[in-house]
This record gives sequence, C-alpha cells and structure tokens, in this order.
Amino acid sequence: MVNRAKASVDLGPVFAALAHPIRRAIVEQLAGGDATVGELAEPHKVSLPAISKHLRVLEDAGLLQVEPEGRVHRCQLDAAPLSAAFGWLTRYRVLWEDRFDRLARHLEETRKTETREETTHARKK
Amino acid sequence: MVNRAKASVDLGPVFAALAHPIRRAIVEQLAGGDATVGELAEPHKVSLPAISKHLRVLEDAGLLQVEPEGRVHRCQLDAAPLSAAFGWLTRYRVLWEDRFDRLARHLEETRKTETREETTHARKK
DNA sequence: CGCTCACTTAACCAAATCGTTAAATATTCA
DNA sequence: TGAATATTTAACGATTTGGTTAAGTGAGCG
Repeated sequence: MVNRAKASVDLGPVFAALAHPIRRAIVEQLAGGDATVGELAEPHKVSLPAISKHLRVLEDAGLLQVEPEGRVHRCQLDAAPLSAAFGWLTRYRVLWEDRFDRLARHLEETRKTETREETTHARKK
Repeated sequence: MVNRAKASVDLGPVFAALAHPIRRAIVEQLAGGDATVGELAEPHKVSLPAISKHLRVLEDAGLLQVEPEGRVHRCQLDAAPLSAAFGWLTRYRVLWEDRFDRLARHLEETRKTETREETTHARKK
C-alpha cells in the first residue's frame, strides 16, 4: 500500500478533462509555460466564454491554477493529476509492453522503491 | 507489420471512456483476463443494459473487443488505446518528475530509440 | 417445441456537456 | 471620469451521457 499516491486526485474529472481536444491543447500550451486566458484562447476558434468554461473544467480537475494579476488572469498547469492518470495507466502498462519495455519498467520500479514517498511527486501544498 | 491495431487512436473517446469509474473498473477486471458481459456486470449495482452501454463506449474507444461465443459474449481488452493515452501523458511527464524519475525516463527514451516499434506506441510526430 | 439464459435494443428521462450571445465585473489608462 | 481591455457570469439551446424498465434476439436445453 505504498501506492497511496495523491489522495485528493479523483481520476474521473481528470480523464474527463483530457477527453476534449481543446482542453488537451490548453494543457499542451501550459506545459510550455504559464499563459493568460487570452493567450490560451487565441489558437482556438471558439468564443472566449467557451474557453472560460474549459478552463473551469481543468481547474475543477485540479489541473489548473488561476491567479488574477491585474486585469489578466495567469494560468498555471498543475501536473499532479496528470501524474495520477499516468500512474493509473502504468498499472496496466504490462499489457502493451514488449520485452524491451519491461527493462525500463523494472528500473522504474526500482526507482520507486528508492524514493519511497507515497504522497510525493505531487507537490504538497 | 504494422498497423494492426490503431492506425490512428483518437484520444478523445479513450480519455472519455476512462472518465467513468465503472468503465475503469471494467478495464481493471479485463486486465486480469477475458470475461463475459455477465461477469463484468456482476461487481456493479447498475442494470445490465447500463453495463452494455458502458461496454459500447469502451468498444467505440477501441479498448474492447467482443466476440460472441454461443450465448455468452466474451470481452477482451485491447490495450493499444491505453498505450496511446500513456504516450500522450508521457510527453508531459517531465512536469511532475523529479531527478530520480529522469533517470528512468532517460532509459525509457533510449529504449524507444532502440526498438523500432511505431506499431505499438502511438508516437505521433 | 417451448422455456430459460445471456445479452442487446428501444424508449424514455434527468442531468451534464459544449457551444452561443449579451450583460456584468474589474482593472488600466488617457 | 470615462473608455478600453480582460475575463466571467447569465441565459439559452442542441446534443450527449448515464441511468431506468420493457421488449427483442438468439443459443442451449429438457
């Protein structure tokens, strides 16, 4: 039961948030650094309120933090839920892995044993 | 060679399929081996038609193959879309990794270069 | 044959999703 | 002060989702 990673992450909203291509694009953009709402909206053809709703979905999933800075709202990605989703998928990784992958997986398991923190990589607040 | 399984995996339906806890439970169960519809329905308190719909969602996402065997329908997990979802998340893995993880990641990248399988990993681009 | 078992399909409903436009809010600047 | 900018909230509508019950299909069996 070491694997009690990030107690507060509900995978449902996380996967749901990632189900929409615009929201995935927003995550991709934020992976490159913080951005304002306007900057996040710019690549897409939908209205600003639509973007605002997408941001709310990401925020509710814990993927996003928004901090007002003057009249701009700066958005920052929180990767912890991504890590949780990754962790869930990792449980079944053996299903699609070939023998070469197993080597890397073994090394990864070793790494986990070494670091031994259950709440871990999700930066605690 | 090649593109058996998932010439193109659309991640939208895959993430959407994984967004529901019953469907995640079904994936988990199928990871332990094939099962009939009835066996998949048994752990859950919803009606059989509800399970049938969940299975359809998983099937449409490419996660599931159903093969009638007599009067039972045998369900088999197809992990390729899981691999694709994993691959997408992996692109941002650096965001939550610490230095120990980077080692494993480096090894994984190396592995990818060594094995020429664009068939099993949706490495777009 | 006729019944039962294993499922699916149909029809329906409530709630959520995803988009819109119009209005409200808040901050900066001339 | 008042206009412009950045973003949210409100209200609406079409579509999808997730559940239900009831009816349909098809294989196995006494």
